Amino acid sequence: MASTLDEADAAAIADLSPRTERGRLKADRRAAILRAAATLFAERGYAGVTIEDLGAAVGVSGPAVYRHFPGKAAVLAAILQGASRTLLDGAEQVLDSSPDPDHALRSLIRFHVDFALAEADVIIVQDRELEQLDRGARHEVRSLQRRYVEHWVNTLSRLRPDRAETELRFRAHAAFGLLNSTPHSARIPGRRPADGTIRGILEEMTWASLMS
Amino acid sequence: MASTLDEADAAAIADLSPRTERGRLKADRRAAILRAAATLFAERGYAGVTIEDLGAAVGVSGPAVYRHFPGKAAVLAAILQGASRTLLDGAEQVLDSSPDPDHALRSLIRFHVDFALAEADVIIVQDRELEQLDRGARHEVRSLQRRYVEHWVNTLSRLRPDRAETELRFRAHAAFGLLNSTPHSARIPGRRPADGTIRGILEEMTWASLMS
DNA sequence: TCCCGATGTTAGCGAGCACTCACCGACATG
DNA sequence: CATGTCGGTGAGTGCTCGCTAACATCGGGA
Repeated sequence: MASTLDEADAAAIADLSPRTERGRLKADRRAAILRAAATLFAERGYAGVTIEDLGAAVGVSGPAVYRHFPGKAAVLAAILQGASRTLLDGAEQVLDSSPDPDHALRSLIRFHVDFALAEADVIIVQDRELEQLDRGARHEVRSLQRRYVEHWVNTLSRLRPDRAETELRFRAHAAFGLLNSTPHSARIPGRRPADGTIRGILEEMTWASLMS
Repeated sequence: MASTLDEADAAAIADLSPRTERGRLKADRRAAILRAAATLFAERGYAGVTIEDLGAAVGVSGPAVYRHFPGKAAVLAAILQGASRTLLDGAEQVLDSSPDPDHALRSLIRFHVDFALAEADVIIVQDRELEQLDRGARHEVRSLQRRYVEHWVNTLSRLRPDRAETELRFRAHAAFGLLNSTPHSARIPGRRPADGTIRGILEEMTWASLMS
């Protein structure tokens, strides 16, 4: 908790140097807890999951989780920080390799669709449980998200310089609502198009809504 | 709890006949609790609000809430059932007075935008806390929502008979994600366009995404 | 006016849960 | 091989919170 900056950094460094057997196991377990937690939080909500559940999901029981995270809130923080980091890094990489704004926007959309479909649990938790974080972690996640949005706004601004940035920012948020709807409707077990088809429809709808 | 059908009906009937002073006060208080609960649930999540909070928000304290609702879950159920009822009734009224599919879809969009902007709290709770309901209430809300979606799908199907209903249903869900994004981004206190402008942009984006 | 039922209060119960503690076995390092 | 560290366990601990109980107050129909 607290600022969780040192915490996250230390963990990241630890993850990057698992030269010993013990260290590798620890890194694996930490990752397993995060994956399981994302699924459980998405299914039952942050408050509906106990520390006991978190441990049980990876085969240990209860207080063992505290060997990997200082508390329940830190697990949520790690999930949300990881997600917003991944999105931001991905967007910057996409923009670096885009020759023109048209290609950039298309790539941003494709990248976001891929992430939403691959990490549906994380998307749901990100939408839903941001305000459960303490001030420090919430600020950090929000800051990462804001930078991600600004990349979209800048790209849109180059395509439609006639429009106010305020409107483009609003449109970007609406587009995220559209893109992030898939994980939610996926939970409702209605019949739905094949995965490849979904990708195409989502990209088409998002482009049309942004450029309309 | 249980099926909450008799519960809701009895309350609705009670609300419709407040001929005595006491009855009027009771109806008012019930409504006040529901409004306050929607706001609080939207801000802190269902689990983050206590019965004490609910009472305090309307000037009574704690267990007095049990004079109006059999339990915390019943408050949430009343909010969600009310919302899905309102949406379904509104959609059917809109469709009854629409001469052609084009006008119908435009009116559906406008109606949904109005609801999302007017009842932002309820939209957030609806998106977020459906799975907190017990089986009976959840089934009822889902059934109402399904009928609402089918009105959209039928309207879309008349405009684009070339498309599979599965695809149209998926598109409708994505459009709801777009429309319901506004209450979420409204919580983030960024500068945003004036309310009238928002309406136009949302309608434009939704139409474009559905018909693209 | 009288009395019943409805609406409120405060006190308290019981369950659930995040988190701590004392301890244990195993792995890695000198 | 000895030893310190580390990841794990089971048994608690204290707090929060939904809900109930017992009692006060008051509006309104007879």
